[in-house]
Amino acid sequence: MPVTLKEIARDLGVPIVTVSKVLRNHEDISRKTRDLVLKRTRELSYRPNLTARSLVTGCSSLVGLLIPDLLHPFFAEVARSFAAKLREQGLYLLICSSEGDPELESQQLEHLLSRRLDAIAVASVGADEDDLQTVANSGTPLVLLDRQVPIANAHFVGVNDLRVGQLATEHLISIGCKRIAHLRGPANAVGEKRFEGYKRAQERRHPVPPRVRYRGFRQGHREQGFRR
Amino acid sequence: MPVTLKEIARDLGVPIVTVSKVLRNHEDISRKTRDLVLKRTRELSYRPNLTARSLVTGCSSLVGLLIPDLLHPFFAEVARSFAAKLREQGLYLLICSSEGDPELESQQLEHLLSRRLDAIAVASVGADEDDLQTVANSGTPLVLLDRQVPIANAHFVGVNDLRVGQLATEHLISIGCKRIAHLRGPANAVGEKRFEGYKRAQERRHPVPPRVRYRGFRQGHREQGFRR
DNA sequence: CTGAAAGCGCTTACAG
DNA sequence: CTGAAAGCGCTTACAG
Repeated sequence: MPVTLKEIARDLGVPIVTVSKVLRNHEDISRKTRDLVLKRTRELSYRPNLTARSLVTGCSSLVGLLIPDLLHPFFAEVARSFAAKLREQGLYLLICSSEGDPELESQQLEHLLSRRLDAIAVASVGADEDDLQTVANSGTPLVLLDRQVPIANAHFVGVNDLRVGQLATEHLISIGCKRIAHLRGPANAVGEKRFEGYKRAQERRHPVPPRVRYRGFRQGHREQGFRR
Repeated sequence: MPVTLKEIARDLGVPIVTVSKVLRNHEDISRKTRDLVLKRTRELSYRPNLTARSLVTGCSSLVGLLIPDLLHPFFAEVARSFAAKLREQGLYLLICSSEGDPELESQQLEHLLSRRLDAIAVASVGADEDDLQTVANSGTPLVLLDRQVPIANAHFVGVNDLRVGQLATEHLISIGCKRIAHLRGPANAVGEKRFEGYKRAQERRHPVPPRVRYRGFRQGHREQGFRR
């Protein structure tokens, strides 16, 4: 149903490749041919078939993003700014939510791999490390967001949680707080690092105060996987 | 880099089409060949190239969703449940956010069209009606979410706002409220309909009480476009 | 049940 | 500057 290069080429009596070149702003086309082609593509409101283009170029202009929950403001914010940055490069986001379900997460990663995406980003998930390694091995660039996992060949973008804990504690010290407690969430790397920062700041005080530490969530908490 | 049907076929000395059939559970393949193929695809952890499949079948298994803002809980909720329903059918969501920018919105729709999606859903946007009509004309099924616009050939899923206004008002009446006001948002169809419902419920009372109506947002409010 | 042929819509070399 | 050829990885008919 949609218009193809072939039809435009036939209409104009030129080879397909010429039309293709015009549309990708190739230099080596005469001004006359160029104008003719552009006119016709406009008349028919031609839209290149990105699927076909992907197949031959090997680039889908699509980046996968796997997050545990779209409704969680943190991940929604990540998705939003990620999409905005990618858009500047002509890339689009294929967002998958795992709903916190490890089984689903594996499936989604398999699916993303089948789509031959330009890259796959995985945000802070209780993702199976083998699954992540599979992605990294597939040749599709893998970016880990927020939660660092030891995967060969993966990139990482996240928060310096140690620094965060330290800054927060130093702030409290600077405004005159004396007895400072560390109230934390589940037992994951995020909490560990922030606690490290808390300790570091506390240990610089004279005399060093006792550590006070509370845990907000049980370790086995259902939502542990995607609470920061 | 990734494994292809061709390689598997070559390894096994069978034609490509046989491998393809096995993977799609075609009946007319001998048990022996079938097992051989499955074994080899597993060994190589073959993943079908969905781009290639899309090109030939004409189905991308991808549905576009255009929303004004991912961070708005209403649209995040829409995206989430939509994705969940689609997943049951083996469909995936390509989410685009227009950031409330009409220009960007046009571009995104053009892009979605180029991807030859199986369907495009547009949620409650100040979308240009011409753009929407373009989508509808393209042959890609169009679904309007939440906000109804008179587009030929478009489907619509949304809230019965008149009924909502009526139900809310009737509830207040039933618990004994006497003087009931209608406090509303911007001057769009949603508010109008709810006000209709409010009126309808009020007019059934004896004696009919006076209407009391407040507007929460100025008509020209920046966010009018995507506040319900 | 097996297999050779054609084609999806495009792009990448490479020859004139 | 123009154009014929090959191919991306797969599936759909259709002949044996």
